Amino acid sequence: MSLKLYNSLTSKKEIFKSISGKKVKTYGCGPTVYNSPHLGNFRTFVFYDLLNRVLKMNGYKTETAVNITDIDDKIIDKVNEQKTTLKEVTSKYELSFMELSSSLKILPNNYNPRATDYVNQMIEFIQTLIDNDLAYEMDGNIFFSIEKYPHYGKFVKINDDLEIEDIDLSKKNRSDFTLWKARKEKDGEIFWKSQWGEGRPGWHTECAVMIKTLFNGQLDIHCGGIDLKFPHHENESAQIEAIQKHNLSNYWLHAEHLNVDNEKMSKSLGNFVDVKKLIKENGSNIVRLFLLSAHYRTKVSFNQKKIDDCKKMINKINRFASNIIKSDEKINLKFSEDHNKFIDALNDDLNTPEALGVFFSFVTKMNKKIAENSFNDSDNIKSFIFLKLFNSIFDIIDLDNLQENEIPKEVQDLLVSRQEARDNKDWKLSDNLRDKLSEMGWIVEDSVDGQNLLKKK
RNA sequence: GGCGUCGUACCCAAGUGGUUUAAGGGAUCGGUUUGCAAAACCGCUAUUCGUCGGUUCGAAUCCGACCGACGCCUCCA
Repeated sequence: MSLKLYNSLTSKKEIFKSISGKKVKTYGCGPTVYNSPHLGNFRTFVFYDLLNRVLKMNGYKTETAVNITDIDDKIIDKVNEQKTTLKEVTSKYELSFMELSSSLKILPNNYNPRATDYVNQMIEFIQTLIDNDLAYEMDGNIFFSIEKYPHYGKFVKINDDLEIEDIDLSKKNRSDFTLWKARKEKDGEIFWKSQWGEGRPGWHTECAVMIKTLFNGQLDIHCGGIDLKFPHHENESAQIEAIQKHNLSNYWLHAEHLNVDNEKMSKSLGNFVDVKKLIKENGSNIVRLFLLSAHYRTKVSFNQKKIDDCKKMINKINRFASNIIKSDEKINLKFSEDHNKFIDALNDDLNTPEALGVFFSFVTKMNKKIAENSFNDSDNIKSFIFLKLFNSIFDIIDLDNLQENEIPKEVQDLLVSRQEARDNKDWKLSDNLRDKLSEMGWIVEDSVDGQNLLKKK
């Protein structure tokens, strides 16, 4: 099955066609670095990573960018509040974003452009818009004029019956948006010089110009959180498509929100979950699985019960994986029907819950064979391939250490003693030794074949 | 007010016209196995998909109304 993606431009699933062969260019709107990103933010960032991984699975060579918004009102507020510098604030939270991304196993992007590194290009770009009569100046601010751009409204139906009630006289049209903001007193030292005076670029222009510079204004896929669809993405594409002949992006993908108690998780509501803390308490694999266990276009509520459920799921996978012997990867890399079902699910608009279902059905099928003692070499290879395939997307199990080959001497000795106790039917000693091993971080289970040792994860 | 998304078992969550008398995970209960425990396996748990109508040979899936939740329209992943 070929890759299908839900395109916000058409509100339909479409077969993905790249602009040039096996190369795909993607851009995702990244964090505004005035604070550490919360779990809701990371739902979106993990979604970008999912897309990247699924594209790779389909043999595409991806060129990805996730920007760092380091010019923004909230950052300026923080700078004033803490009486510090812009760089001081932004570098701190940029680092936090990068560290958390990496601990959640988000594959590195090709670019993480910072708005501050593209201000000259932004000024140039805004001037081009003015020269083409698409933008106008008012009190040192530059606005994009939507009247001059007939295609405005690709994401949202615009109702134009409200202009009478609009008292804001600082711009011509209610929907005109800022390309350049004139310097205000509270901006302090945060400003850039331009032909229109001191000021700074507007958010929509930042993204547009970074895409223009890095990708020549042409993307295969543009992603973002659902809240950015309008007006951010509308404005971003309007200004750039007003002066270039081709689309800014052929596909636009939007991730739904993470809710807490039925409300959007946000910093302003104060209901956000601290990712760092959550990872520390549960491990990054569980957090990753939680974020991937619902489809990216559905609303998800956060609660501890779901995290606990994910923990159990991972335990189940790890237990299964501990039965699998690593195979030579070069032989027999053929996918069977089970593998293909998994791939098909992901190719159907990144349907991770369905893919998980396929994977767990396979696990149960193989566990049954193991229980019945009919699990053979071919099943092992199949399982190993599936684990590898599964991990290439979900990335939540440690495949390099399928078997614990380094068992400490102390643990080995205890196992020997326990076996002796068991041979003597000394159940009390056997149980004591089991408790002792448990305290040391090892789970021992008895089966017909003897003791099985598992390291606690 | 305008635009949009969603409502599936005890909880989570796929499915969006017939292969589904609804995947998968968690939970409960019962069973197999076991000295015990754990794990694993098997079985039970939605004749039903917010409600009411309509279209159709056939609908959870399409259409309409209503109820409920959420989001965007101002910064926001």
